[in-house]
Amino acid sequence: MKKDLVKIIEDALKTLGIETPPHIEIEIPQKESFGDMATPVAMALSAIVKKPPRKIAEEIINSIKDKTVFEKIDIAGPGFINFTFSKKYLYSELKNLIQDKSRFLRYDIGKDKRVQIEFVSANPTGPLHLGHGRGAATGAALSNLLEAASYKVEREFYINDAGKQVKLLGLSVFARYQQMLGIEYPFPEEGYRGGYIEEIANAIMKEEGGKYLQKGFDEVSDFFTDYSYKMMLSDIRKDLTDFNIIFDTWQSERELYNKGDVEKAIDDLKTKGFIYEKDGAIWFKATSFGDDKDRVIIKQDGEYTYFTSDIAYHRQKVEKKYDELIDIWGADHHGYIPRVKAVIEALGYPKEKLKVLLVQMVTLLRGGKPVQMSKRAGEFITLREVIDEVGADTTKFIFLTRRPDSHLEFDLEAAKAQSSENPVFYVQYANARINSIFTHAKEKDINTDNLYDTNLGLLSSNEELRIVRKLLTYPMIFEGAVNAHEPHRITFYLQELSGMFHPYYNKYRVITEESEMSRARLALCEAIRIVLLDGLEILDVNAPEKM
RNA sequence: GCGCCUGUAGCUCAGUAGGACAGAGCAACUGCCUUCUAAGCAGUGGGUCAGGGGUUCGAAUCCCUUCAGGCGCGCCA
Repeated sequence: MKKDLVKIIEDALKTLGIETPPHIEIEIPQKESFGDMATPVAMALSAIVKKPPRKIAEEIINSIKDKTVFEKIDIAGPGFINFTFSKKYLYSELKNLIQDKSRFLRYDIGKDKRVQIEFVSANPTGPLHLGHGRGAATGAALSNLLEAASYKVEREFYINDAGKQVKLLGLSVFARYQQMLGIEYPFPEEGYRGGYIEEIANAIMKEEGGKYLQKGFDEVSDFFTDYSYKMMLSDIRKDLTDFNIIFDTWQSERELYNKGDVEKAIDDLKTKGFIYEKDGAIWFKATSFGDDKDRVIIKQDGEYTYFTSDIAYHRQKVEKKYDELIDIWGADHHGYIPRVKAVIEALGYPKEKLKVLLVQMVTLLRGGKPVQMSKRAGEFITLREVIDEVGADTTKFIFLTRRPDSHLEFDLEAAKAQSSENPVFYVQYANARINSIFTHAKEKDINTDNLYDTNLGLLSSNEELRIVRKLLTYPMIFEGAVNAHEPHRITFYLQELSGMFHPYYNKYRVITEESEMSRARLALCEAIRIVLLDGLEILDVNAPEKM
């Protein structure tokens, strides 16, 4: 629909001899009385052509050769051109939608470009919390969205299984283990204190018994560390699976060390001249690429920093020939962006190659009061607990009805209390009702095949035409969401579409004695279902047939 | 002190590359189930878009500034 219109306007401008602007803006007017689509292009051109906007608008309209797809074209306000499509055009577009949804629903925006999206990447030192859930929902939806727009998407989870934190996890488990055997082993100051530490210690006890009693941690640290983080990681995988989030690749940080990638990365930067020594440490010259400080990559004690393996990690990403790299991080890591981008530039790639999408913090509330969470004391609500309490679909939908950069207040009580009036159910319910209509149609022996081949012209009520128009704007919403990397636009659209279906359902009966009318309305329902299912699939939200 | 994000209806949030009288859901109040699922529908009220300047034909949207909240400024990860 939009493509057709853009073409028409371009042609008109060509006839007028006006140079076509790079982006012809088409918008869906807020008011339905302003027509189906509008363009402010005449106003934008006013300064260039040096004519009043309304005059230009008039000329554009006069230069449109074929006006049959329009019912009317108006000039409004300061110089908007408002287009109202003819019913005939709307019906033919609706028919296309039902007949060939795969072609109609979306544009080939990605053109098979390769994109890697890295998200969640939680340290395997504890269970996933709500913030990870938000990153997971956002990353999965963005991946699906881009994939639907014919990008080749790879979803990656980066496992921080090297370094101090996992070792500390191992030590925490070791300490609990010793304590369980009655030894007064000092618990590490910064250790992990959650209940899951005991669970791991228990698991070890069950499998290995007390054979590590009285051993020094140094002797058994590899065993405890590996056992602990692997168990954590498998919990994380399970949580993600239950949250319906799938990853294509799991990249291990250890592997980067073991394969020598970290050293290679350092050598590479050294050759390029961005490495130097100072105060007994080795530094990367991040300031040469806009970071405020140079960054240590090998400490005085000879250990690498977290950043060092991240250099290797991003080097590997950049060299894998993706057309686009997207990292989804919690907003608390925003200060980290300049140094990673500095690495990319230092390696000789444009820093635009990497896009970092920040997902803002989630505040967990219960009945309007903040839930105290202290990582230190091991008191925090996990993603699993939230899913168990309010459901995966509801949780995801709440995440996806917000912009990623808005701070999110997640109220457990509200999410639960609203469960019967929650927006996600509203959308799912629309789909369930449509399924129910189709079941009913079968009982009445109404043919539900080839619904595109019906007299769609019978869909002439205001409600029906509004729905048709809404359906036809879906590709535009989709395109906007893809380009902006904003899956939440789909969420809002689905709510609006459902908000048109339910009143319609209430006012009109689809299955009646008039079989031709019944089939026309079934066709409309089918179109709504197609779009709802498409949107829900992108959001990774289930669409139950019955509710 | 510096940097990033946010401030829109009582609450939670949208507002599409500045555009047409500011939107939705919840909550509140009033009605609607012998007819395809009432997790639904119909109706009512509710806003100096944090404050102040500026740019523009036009600003919730861009710039400056003040205030408020969150987050970050390690040889931690």
